Amino acid sequence: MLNNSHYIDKLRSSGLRPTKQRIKICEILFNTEKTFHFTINDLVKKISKATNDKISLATVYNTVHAFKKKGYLKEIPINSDQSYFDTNTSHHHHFYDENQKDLIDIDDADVEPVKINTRIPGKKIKSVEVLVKVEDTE
Amino acid sequence: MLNNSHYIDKLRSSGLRPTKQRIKICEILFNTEKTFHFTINDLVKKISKATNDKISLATVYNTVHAFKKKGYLKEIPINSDQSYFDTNTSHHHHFYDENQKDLIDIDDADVEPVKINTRIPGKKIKSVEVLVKVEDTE
DNA sequence: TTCTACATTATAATAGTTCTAAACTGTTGA
DNA sequence: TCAACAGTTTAGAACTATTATAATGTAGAA
Repeated sequence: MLNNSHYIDKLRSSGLRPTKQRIKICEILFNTEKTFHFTINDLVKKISKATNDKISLATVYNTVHAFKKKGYLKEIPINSDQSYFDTNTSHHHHFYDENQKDLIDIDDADVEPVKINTRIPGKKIKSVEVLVKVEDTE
Repeated sequence: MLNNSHYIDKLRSSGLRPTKQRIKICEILFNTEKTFHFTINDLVKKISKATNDKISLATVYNTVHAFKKKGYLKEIPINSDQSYFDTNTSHHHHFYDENQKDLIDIDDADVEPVKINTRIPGKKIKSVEVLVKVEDTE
């Protein structure tokens, strides 16, 4: 389990104890070639497919929040009844398909850098996120 | 009540019956010089300050959704436990102050038009929304 | 005025998320 | 190695925003 030891190091180095629940969630989130978007509910389903040892819902929430805080996940701002997370933490934006209720990455090369020519005194910009809502052409 | 007759026309012309609840909510949302952001909870508080006849929570939700559908309000995509609405329906973007949990309009003149150089086949762009998260400079 | 479709209402129901407090476990240091 | 402790997990309750329900009310048309 080379991958696991990698996750153990990753967790430990960021001050998170490498518990078996967190390692399992790392495997599910970060073992794939492609990054992806998910809701807590999606993740719970993936976990129950991937393992027989169930992980409690509270732990899934705790872990996702911990990973987000450490920068291993990003939350995508979108009006929805549930939160969407992204395993792609590099800078990029999203399409949101309102018919399919589907989020799609926009390659950062396809978006001209967004220039904001104003600032709020005493504040610094933390992130600039673009959400492009699309719908079916009729 | 010149203003009220204006709202009555507005509602009627968009196919919404001008009920006293809707007219009251129009007064609260659209009688001000400046546009503003609000949550349902904010609006409920404003209503109870402005009138003695209480409006039921369900009606507040129904009305806000109806107004949004008619284009009198915009919903702001942001990760929050509640939905934020904007009485400014013109094209513009937002700062979100993560310390103060406060939304601030960005004058559209201060944002270079966002160019998206890719499309999804069969879909057309409905909106492009930029959310600039800011935090205190330390 | 009367009728009908649309609105409002109180309340229940739902769903996502957070809280709680007890049990468990990784890590540290003797 | 092992005790002790702090961090973690857990089941389930609690919480909160929102939506559904079904009865009552009301605007507008005939």
